[in-house]
Amino acid sequence: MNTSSNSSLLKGSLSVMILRLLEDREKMYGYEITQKVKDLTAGEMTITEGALYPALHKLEADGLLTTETQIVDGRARKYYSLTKTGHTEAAGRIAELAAFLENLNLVLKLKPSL
Amino acid sequence: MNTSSNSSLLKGSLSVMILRLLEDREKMYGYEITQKVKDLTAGEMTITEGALYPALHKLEADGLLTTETQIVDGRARKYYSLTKTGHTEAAGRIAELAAFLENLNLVLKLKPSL
DNA sequence: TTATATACCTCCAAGTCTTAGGTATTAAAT
DNA sequence: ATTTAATACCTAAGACTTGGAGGTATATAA
Repeated sequence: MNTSSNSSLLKGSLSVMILRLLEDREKMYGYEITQKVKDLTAGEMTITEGALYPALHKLEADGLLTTETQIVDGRARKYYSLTKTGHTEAAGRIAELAAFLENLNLVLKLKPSL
Repeated sequence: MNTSSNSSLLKGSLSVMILRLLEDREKMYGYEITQKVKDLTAGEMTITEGALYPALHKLEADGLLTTETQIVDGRARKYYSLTKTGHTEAAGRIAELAAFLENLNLVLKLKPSL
């Protein structure tokens, strides 16, 4: 993903974002996730498909997500939802990321005098 | 680096943290950086040496840092400081990270109804 | 008829990190 | 006297994530 125009910044946050979105929506397909992130960030963050699909497949392989394919308007959609384990893991990983971000801010917000 | 006990979360933030610390301190050595981060985060974030030194060397190779070795108490210390380019780049990368973090929060803070 | 949006996928290269190892000095503890 | 902990630097191998490029296919709009 990127911010405004450029490069990848934080590797490791994508899977947490996916889990977070699925906590609220309980059923989403890949393309929908890319659009949702774009919407939420006013187009500033883009989830590339080359990152998204491998991430989804890994989460599924790890037992955090299950899939269900539907045909809508002649196109196949693969819906992902959190498993029981997925719900538990999601909460843990989100908390972990939140804690990390707080610590990151402690380092970044540091002023000249401190 | 880690939060509390575990794994790496955000790859890519280390070099920005280094640049940020050097904006304020204008001269730091590797070991000092690990300790500073530990202090600032109450021991919750640990910069591993296997990540730190390659990161410092890359920043130096990219022309953002210069080095100066001193012997203190019989031990060699390699001090790093921002170059002119380093100062400019630091500001840019910090702003970029800040923007990314804001967007990340837009995704993560999302409530069930939104 | 062509381009755009929707919708999935894989592979490769690049980059970052963890783990584990190495060297060496000084100070504290046993 | 000797071992451990703290200080201080370093590298190499492997895992993992990501971006970019490419591929397939349908529906709709231009």
